[in-house]
Amino acid sequence: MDLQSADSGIGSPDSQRVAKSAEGKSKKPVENHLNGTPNNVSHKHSSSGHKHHHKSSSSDKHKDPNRHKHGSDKQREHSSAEKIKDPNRSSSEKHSSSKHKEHSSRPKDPNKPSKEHSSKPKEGHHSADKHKHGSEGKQKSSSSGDKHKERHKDGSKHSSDKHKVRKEGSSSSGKPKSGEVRVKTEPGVSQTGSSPTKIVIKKERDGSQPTVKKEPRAADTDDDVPLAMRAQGEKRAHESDSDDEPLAARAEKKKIKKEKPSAEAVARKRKAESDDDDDKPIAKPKPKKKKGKEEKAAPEKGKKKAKKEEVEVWKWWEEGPREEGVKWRTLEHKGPVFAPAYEPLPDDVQFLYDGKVMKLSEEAEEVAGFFGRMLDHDYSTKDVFRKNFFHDWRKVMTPEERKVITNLDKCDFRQMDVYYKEKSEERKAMTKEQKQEIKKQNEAMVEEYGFCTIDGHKQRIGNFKIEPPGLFRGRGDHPKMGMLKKRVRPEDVIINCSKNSVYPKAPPGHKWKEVRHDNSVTWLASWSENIQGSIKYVMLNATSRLKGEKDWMKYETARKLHKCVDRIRAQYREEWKSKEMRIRQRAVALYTIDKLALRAGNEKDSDEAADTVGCCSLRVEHIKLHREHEGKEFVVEFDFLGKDSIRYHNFVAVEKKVFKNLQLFMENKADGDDLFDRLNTTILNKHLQDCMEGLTAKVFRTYNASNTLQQQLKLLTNSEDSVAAKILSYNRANRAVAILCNHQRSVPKTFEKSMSNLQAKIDKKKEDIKKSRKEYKGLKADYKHKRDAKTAGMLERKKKQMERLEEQLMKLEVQATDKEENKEIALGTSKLNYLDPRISVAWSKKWEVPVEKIYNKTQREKFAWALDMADETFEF
DNA sequence: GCCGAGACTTAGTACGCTGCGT
DNA sequence: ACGCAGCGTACTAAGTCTCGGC
Repeated sequence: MDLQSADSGIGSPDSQRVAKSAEGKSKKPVENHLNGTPNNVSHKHSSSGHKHHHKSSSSDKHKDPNRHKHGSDKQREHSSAEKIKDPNRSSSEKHSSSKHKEHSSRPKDPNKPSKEHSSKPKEGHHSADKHKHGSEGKQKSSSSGDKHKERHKDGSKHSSDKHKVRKEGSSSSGKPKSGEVRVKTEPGVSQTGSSPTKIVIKKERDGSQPTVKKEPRAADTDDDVPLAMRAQGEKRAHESDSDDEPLAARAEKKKIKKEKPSAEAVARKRKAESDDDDDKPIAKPKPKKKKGKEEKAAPEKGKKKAKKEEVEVWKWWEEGPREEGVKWRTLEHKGPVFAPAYEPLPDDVQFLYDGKVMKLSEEAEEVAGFFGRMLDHDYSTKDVFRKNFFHDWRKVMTPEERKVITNLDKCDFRQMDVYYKEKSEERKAMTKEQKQEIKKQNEAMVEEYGFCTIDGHKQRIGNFKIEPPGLFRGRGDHPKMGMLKKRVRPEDVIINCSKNSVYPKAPPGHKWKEVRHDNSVTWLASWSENIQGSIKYVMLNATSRLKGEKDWMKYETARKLHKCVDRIRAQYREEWKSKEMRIRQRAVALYTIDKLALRAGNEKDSDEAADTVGCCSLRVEHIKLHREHEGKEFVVEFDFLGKDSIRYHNFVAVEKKVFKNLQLFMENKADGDDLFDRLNTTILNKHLQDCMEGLTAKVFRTYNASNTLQQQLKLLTNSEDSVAAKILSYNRANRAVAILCNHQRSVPKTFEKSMSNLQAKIDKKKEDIKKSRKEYKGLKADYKHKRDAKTAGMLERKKKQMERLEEQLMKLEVQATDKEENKEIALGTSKLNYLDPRISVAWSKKWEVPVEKIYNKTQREKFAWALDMADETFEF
């Protein structure tokens, strides 16, 4: 089989990807140089184009009575068909197909108890469609109470649930609802095949591949055929030995061996790092605190600041593991800092309503100001934003104001806008002394509130300032954009600290909501936010032990996956042939998570947030199957909005079995239906947990990112290269990861300009070189005649100069390349969150590239543990 | 066993600061 | 000294995943 190909391929995006934000302007293709292949195919996708793909938005469906019909008919058909196919499905499962309420046309599984009935009809006032399914009607109500999602016993989603989850009005899929999606630019491009790693996809050799259409249930029939497992027993098998049994054979030859090395690795690791992998840090807390004073790496520049660098470094990573579940033993801090009180506008800054001056109450004025200062932002023109703002604004008005102000269009906030702009200008125009003064005050505030003492160590707090009030700026097509984010008062805040510490004092005249002493959590203060009703926390900075340790463990888990990933891959490949739909779906989903580094994709309520998806929540309209695309067979086109409404658009050549399975999953489904209707993140993660302790979907992202970096560094680094060239290689390796993870940024506003500046510099440098060369030649000729020492000296100097210029030119060119390639790729996210810093540290040591070139000061502080423990031999 | 709440990580952007070139 | 590009930081939204209560 194609085990090998699979293995080799995984982890590297062998695909064409066009990544862009929904709103997108077109991005330039990013080339993946890793393997020297242009990775991108330029695909321009305008947001509108994108939208077209998804014709039917969930909202449409909801609204269209026919859809229901359609759904039910389908359901019927589908069910019967499905029964044949998948006897194991429960009736409840049939609903799963559609998260939408109306289509619950999933096949039923006679063996499973139907849950439909259990679903509660909520909110009778919902539209008829929602109720269509009667009892199972799921209403998406925004109220939490209504949000039950129905789940199958096995946890899979009920169609209804999902339905509900998605908001009616929301656009389905990646199509950003009107306008809002993301401010990023368009599609980049993607690339084909450019994955850093080469992927060899083996095609099935069975020769005749029935066309998709022809092959009814291809999966069931052909691939599936006689799978070793019997439906019944299967489950158990999975649970118990799950992977192992069936895979045993395969595993044996391939991986088992691996376990061995892992042992040794473990040993090594243990030695080097105090924690072992398989273990959870349980041991007793060893209060051995070692304090080391260390001088931080000398800053490249500003040596004068060296003294500042001399900080006490607590090498927490040298301490033994601590008690599980206990995050701290003592914790003391001064509490959070609240946003400054509102300063009313001066009298000459007026608000006009319908052309007439109107003096607003303080509260209404403050909120009006929030809007006023956003006047030149896109947000202020969006209907949803305006509507939400106006609604919330009216809530804070006095009854009189409310009576008068009934139309946002008649409101004139321009004076406020001007006023705040002036203030901002003033701030910028302050004298150096004034700025110094402010800086000093800020530093004093950080000194006082920005640190806490935890287990006897002073540690920096990440966000000690409570978020100020303002208008909510959700990303993408967020239904709540523009809502008023209320001012947080001490009475809303819960403080967490040691019982016997000096408690933080609430501001005069106020008191805390609560002071608790919970050492099973890491936060120092929390409050609940009024927009989504979620909790916000004050937590430690990334340089702290609490964060650092967790980060380290994250990479250890990923390394552990590294050791058993072959086995897991072999297993899911085998499962593509399973008789059970849920197993196949799980296996295909896992494949995409592994190969494409997709996020898990929890369900979300579209009333509450933008309609974005991840792997498990993909819907039919998010993929297109191309039997052949640009010379490749079995290409799947992914096009959806992911986290932060960043568009993911990628053409991926997959194995035939995957392709066939996807066809099967899409059968009898319509846009808006779940692609993986028998799967959700809970099910997936439960399965992963069985495969490896501590394994969850996101570990694959970490693993594939780090692994890709390591491979690319090996591939790209050239020992003869200059430091600058090596750094370029590093950045390219980093970039390969960013592309894999789809980390985008909008093109910097000044990009074109700075690029042309750089180009001008390059041109000038070339000019200089030319000139210098000419002079050199002249001198040389001169020297031939004269043969005197003076000319010889000049000649020598000129030669040096030429060399210097050439080197400078080279640097500039490298810089330009790097910049261009990085135009719309954000390297920071992967560097900070996905790449095991020890890989970078080892690389920098091995190639003698100063680590400062790779990590800035903050990053070095965050990764102090890695800087300290990794040497050039570190292997991920 | 399900579900929501809670906790924590991951994410892109706005903006201020720094340092370089002029 | 000034202006500006680029970097770094602050900010906070949006994910993932766990856990506890019903």
